[in-house]
Amino acid sequence: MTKPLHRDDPEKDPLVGNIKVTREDWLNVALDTLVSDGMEQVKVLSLANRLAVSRSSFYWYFKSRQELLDALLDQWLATNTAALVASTDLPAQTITQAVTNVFSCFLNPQRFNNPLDFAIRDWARRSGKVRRVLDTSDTQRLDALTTMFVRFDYGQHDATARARVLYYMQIGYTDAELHEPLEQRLSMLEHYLFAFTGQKPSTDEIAASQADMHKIFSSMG
Amino acid sequence: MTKPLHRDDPEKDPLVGNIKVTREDWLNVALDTLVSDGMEQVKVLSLANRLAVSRSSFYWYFKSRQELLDALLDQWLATNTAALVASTDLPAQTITQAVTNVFSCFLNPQRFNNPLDFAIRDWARRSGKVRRVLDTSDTQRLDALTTMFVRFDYGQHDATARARVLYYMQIGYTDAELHEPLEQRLSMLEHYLFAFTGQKPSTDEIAASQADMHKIFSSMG
DNA sequence: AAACTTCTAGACAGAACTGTCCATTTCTCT
DNA sequence: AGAGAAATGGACAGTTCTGTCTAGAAGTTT
Repeated sequence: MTKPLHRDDPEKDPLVGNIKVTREDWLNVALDTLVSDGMEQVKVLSLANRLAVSRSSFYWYFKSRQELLDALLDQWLATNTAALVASTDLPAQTITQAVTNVFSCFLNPQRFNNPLDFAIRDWARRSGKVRRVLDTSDTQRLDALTTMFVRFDYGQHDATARARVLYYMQIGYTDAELHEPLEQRLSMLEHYLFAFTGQKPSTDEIAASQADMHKIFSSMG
Repeated sequence: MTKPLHRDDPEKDPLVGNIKVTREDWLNVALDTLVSDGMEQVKVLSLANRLAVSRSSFYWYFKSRQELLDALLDQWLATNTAALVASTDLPAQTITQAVTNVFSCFLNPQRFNNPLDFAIRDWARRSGKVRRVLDTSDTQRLDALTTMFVRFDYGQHDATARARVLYYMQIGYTDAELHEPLEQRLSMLEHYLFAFTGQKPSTDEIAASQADMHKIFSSMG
């Protein structure tokens, strides 16, 4: 699991009384399980085991398993879409630079949580409610990308098509989990940029874009 | 479920003896469940209920649930990838026409089963074995698409980039389940083709491409 | 220190699932 | 007709999950 449990986090107030975990701890472990194993594997028993806490204590914090799942959906709703939309609005001189900004967002796990996005997509295939929430988000994201292309003087239809190609390509790429080395991926960048924008990127732009990607990856380790 | 049970299918020999269902029936219902509800929902009990047959009879045809799941994976392996690879090899005068051929394949449920592909992708996120099988298929598909672009004189890198944009875009598009009206989708075709090929399609090519799509949809209802 | 609040553990009931065993049905072969 | 083969059904054991109920532990308030 990524975040430390509350009881292990020196930043937070120490737990007093008979308290072993917090509601937030349950949520963190649940989110981690959702991402790695899918929504169906988010089980009260497994979470309790991972927290080394009795299963029945869960029901102090949540009415039911369903309430936990709803909370997870809310958490997703408040993060990924906002980050992506923000990235389409970042200052950029050229469309190539703007597209690079969006790339950076997708590549940076601290801004856009790709595995979580897929866990939600899986889930949406089995729940009408989640499907509707996801559809709304997809529409927001595509609208933001379309607006970005329009800002750089693409026609409405062309902008819509390019927004979709960019967005869906990103989903598909991540979905296929192609684990290619960074260097190889960077060497393809020029061609991706051309395919997305329809304009040959300048040498400067390619270099700047590659530097951007490099920065993200070196800051991760 | 799509296919009728053996006992309800007038095409097939009537079942003799004490037989109510065949191994194929179990597989069909399982595949249908896999597609609509995901691999975790493929349960012997549910399948038996849908077949209106005792659960224990399952174990006459399959050693275990795992054997059934393995069979489902094999079935997928023998269909989707083959159809897509074949579509990249269809005769075409121009790259636009070739890309249209690939589009047609993806759009035609009788050639490429999209929901099944996603069910497999979901599954691959939870099983290393399935992940490896899927990776092999993805590589085969991308190689075939790259070869197609190379055949139309794209450079190796450019061809690889365009193969990926086309393939991943298709995955992402289907994943997002954007249910737009056919007419609207066809009106975007021109822009998609341009984004994918980097070349403006001629009016004739657009018309031919649209006619192709129309044919597929009208043959479905 | 007694009462109260907040959280946790363990026991229980009930549901759903997998896999095994064996008796039974129905057709085929001799 | 009787033996054998090909499925099927029902009972059983074992596991894993959800959710409830209640007693108890560890602080806080009065």
